[in-house]
Amino acid sequence: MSLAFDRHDHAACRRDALAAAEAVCAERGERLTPLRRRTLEILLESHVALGAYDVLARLAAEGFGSQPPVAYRALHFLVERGLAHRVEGLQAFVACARPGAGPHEAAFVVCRLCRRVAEEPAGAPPPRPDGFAVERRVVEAQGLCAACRDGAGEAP
Amino acid sequence: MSLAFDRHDHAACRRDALAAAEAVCAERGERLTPLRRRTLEILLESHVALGAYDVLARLAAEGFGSQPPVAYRALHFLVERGLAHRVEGLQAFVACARPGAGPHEAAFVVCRLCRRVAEEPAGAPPPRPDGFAVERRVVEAQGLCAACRDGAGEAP
DNA sequence: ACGCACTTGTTATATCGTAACGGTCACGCT
DNA sequence: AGCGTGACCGTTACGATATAACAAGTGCGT
Ligand SMILES: [Zn+2]
Ligand SMILES: [Zn+2]
Ligand SMILES: [Zn+2]
Ligand SMILES: [Zn+2]
Repeated sequence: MSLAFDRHDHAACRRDALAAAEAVCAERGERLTPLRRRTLEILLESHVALGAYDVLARLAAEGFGSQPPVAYRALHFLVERGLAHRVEGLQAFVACARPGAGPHEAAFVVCRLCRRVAEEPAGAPPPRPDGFAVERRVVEAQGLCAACRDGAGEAP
Repeated sequence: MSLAFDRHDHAACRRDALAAAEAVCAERGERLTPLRRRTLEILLESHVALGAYDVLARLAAEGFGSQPPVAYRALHFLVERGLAHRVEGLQAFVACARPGAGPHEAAFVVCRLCRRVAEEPAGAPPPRPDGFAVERRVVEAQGLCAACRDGAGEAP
């Protein structure tokens, strides 16, 4: 079952993710400030990946700063703590769908049309190093979700 | 053995890749024009990933056009035919290290310092939700190569 | 010669991301 | 109270990556 493309209790997604965020920050003595919390809430509205400038526009409309670093800083904060992920293939950000795991890697299934992103537990450890120190993995499958193949670009 | 990080006969890399490019184009009735060929040769100078603007600067210095579409079009041509790959994690391009395979997917091991890229055969297909039509996979491992861990940023 | 597909070039603009600096506020210390 | 200090947030300014739209040249079959 992949949250992004199946019916599910999304209110629970939001609730759990926010609770996990509070927990992660508390545990590490860091602050989930209003800006950071609101940024996470915006990402959590759906499983659709948002560009940094989309997030920024939302933040600015709510009285936060209107310049790029405002959004990027909050997004980086979330990404570093595993509360959100950057989807390289879209140059966009999604809320983490498996909160409470601490910083972690994951594989993503990404619809290039509706930009919904399903997060799967990171697959098999990809390529073999050889004296190579792997720091980060990017595993993404891009394509069309069932809804976008049928109805051509459903609302997420 | 991964070409990018081990000693090897790189002249053979270049030679084979160019021969493969000729073959692929001939077979498909397409033209490996001077611009496209030179673009491939530039990528083939090493296993280092180059940004589109790096390639563009090289092309411009040799009398080709100096505007971004010149480089992007040639790069897209090569990527679509599997003669080069885009490394998402770097937003950059490398020549394909396994020419003669036709268009294909691959996994990459990428040094974030020297930007060398080793191409491995694509790993196991990642999991996907029901009804999802995968069109493209991105599998990359980023980190530091042996040389960059020791000597801090060797020349590629 | 003519039409046509393709290639290359241009201008202009969109999109994504960061460096650098200043202001504010909370907190701990003297 | 007065004073660092550090985290956070805001700004300006810029850099890097990518595409849209259009014009002009090339090669080729008819
Ligand atoms: Zn959900
Ligand atoms: Zn979709
Ligand atoms: Zn080589
Ligand atoms: Zn390296």
